[in-house]
Amino acid sequence: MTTLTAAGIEPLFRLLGRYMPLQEEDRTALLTLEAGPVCVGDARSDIAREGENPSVVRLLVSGWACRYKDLPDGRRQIVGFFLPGDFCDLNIYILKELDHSIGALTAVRYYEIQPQQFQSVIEERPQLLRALLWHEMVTSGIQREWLLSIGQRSPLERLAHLFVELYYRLQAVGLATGHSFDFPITQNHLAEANGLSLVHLNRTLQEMRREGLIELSDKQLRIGDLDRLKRVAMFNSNYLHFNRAERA
Amino acid sequence: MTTLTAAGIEPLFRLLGRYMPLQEEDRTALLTLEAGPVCVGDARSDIAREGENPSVVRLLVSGWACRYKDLPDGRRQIVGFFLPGDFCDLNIYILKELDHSIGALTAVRYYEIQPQQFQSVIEERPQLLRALLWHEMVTSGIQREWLLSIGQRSPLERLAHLFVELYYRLQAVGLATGHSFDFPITQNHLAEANGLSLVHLNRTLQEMRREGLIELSDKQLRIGDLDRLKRVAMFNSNYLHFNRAERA
DNA sequence: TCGCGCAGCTAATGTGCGTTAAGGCGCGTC
DNA sequence: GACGCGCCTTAACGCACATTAGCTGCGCGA
Repeated sequence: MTTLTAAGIEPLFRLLGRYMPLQEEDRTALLTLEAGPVCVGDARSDIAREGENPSVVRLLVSGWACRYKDLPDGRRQIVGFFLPGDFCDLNIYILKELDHSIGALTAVRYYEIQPQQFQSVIEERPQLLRALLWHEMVTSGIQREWLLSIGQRSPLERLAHLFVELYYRLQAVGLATGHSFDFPITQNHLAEANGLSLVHLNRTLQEMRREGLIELSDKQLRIGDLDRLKRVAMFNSNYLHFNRAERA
Repeated sequence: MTTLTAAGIEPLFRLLGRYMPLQEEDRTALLTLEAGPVCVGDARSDIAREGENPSVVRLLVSGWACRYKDLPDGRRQIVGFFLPGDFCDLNIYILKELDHSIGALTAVRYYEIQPQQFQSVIEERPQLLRALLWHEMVTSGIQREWLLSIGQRSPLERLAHLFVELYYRLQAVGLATGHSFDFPITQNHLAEANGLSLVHLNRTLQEMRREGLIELSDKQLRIGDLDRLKRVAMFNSNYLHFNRAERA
């Protein structure tokens, strides 16, 4: 067992810092968490399956993953994206069994941490417990916003909203500096996340391109006019609860 | 300020008991929570609005309420139902601002409890903190299941799924003993929860009646053949995490 | 008594979306 | 070099939905 590395927790530390002020001591406390060597996973591989009883908390270091649920006949819904810095399943701390699966969308690297490892860290730095709970609540809030999107927004509005959300989340962990950033997932993933058929998703993307709302090619997304995109999406960032250091 | 009443916390106590074994001491600890007099609200009134910073945790005693989100142009999505025994916003313990609204669907009665009231209770009975967190996680799991429903299930499957879910949840708090139970909300509410137009919701209900899946009239829902309804809905109860004392 | 709002229900119409099918490009592998 | 496969793209077709409209019945307040 080795402990985490400074580079490995950098996205996590940035993310938690968006929720509340953190001290240097918080960072060093996180660094004492013991984890095995970094795990790697291929795109399209499962990290965990519904029904399992995982004994480790996974911290995504690089690559994108998702939570998804599927039906017996094969229909599949992505219910959330994991970006670098996200814990994949903090809730195994409380619940006993996974009610959803976790899949890698790209090649991924992640740490596996034993739950009891958190014990001493959060006793020493109670702010960290608060930040982690905050993150869980935000995740829940994102799910609510997705319900609003899938239930009420049109496909174009829905996609626009998702792009803005991912832009803010990537920005929070330092993976989107300008208005152009890595966007490594496929149209199929976007379709599964938005409850659309692949064909219609593609149609909608074309329309967004025609309208000049986005450029998307070679796994790069470019948002020309963020304000316009937000207006189209009826985007209100309150649900992300980035209360501190709000940036445009 | 008076404390809660035994009758008032009965649904809550039953609910938490579905998650983990509770002692009589847990019940008495809950009874020491101070709350104002029972608040009452009319159907169609708002209990809290998005953007507010509520300073109280609300415990629903009777009636149904919902979480909802709306768009600037008036479109509205119900993202969850509150039944008696549910805390409406435990997460204000962590987050500062509501990212959704809470509305009464029927006449309701609820307690308002100051967050700091919980402090001594959970210090005395740590199991209760665990049970409350469990409940929050289950709520999040229900949202994921709704995403799967709205994204992938057909309107009929979706409605069937919702009916089964509500049946189990009502049963957990002692409000559904047989296969027939109070179902006080309107078709409009069902439409808003399922991302359907009112007209199409009505069509789908008619179809379910024709198929003999349910009977619904005079605010009473009757499920003739639960197993068949579950099969139609592709219902898997794992996401409710009622791990203890599973009943058919 | 009359109106008025709310809830349930149904019919007519059109379109937004899923489905099916097929072609292209780039990549890795035998 | 030929093949297969993942991914993106477009076209044709039809249906499952939303939209609009209008009916009934009931409870309630003026």
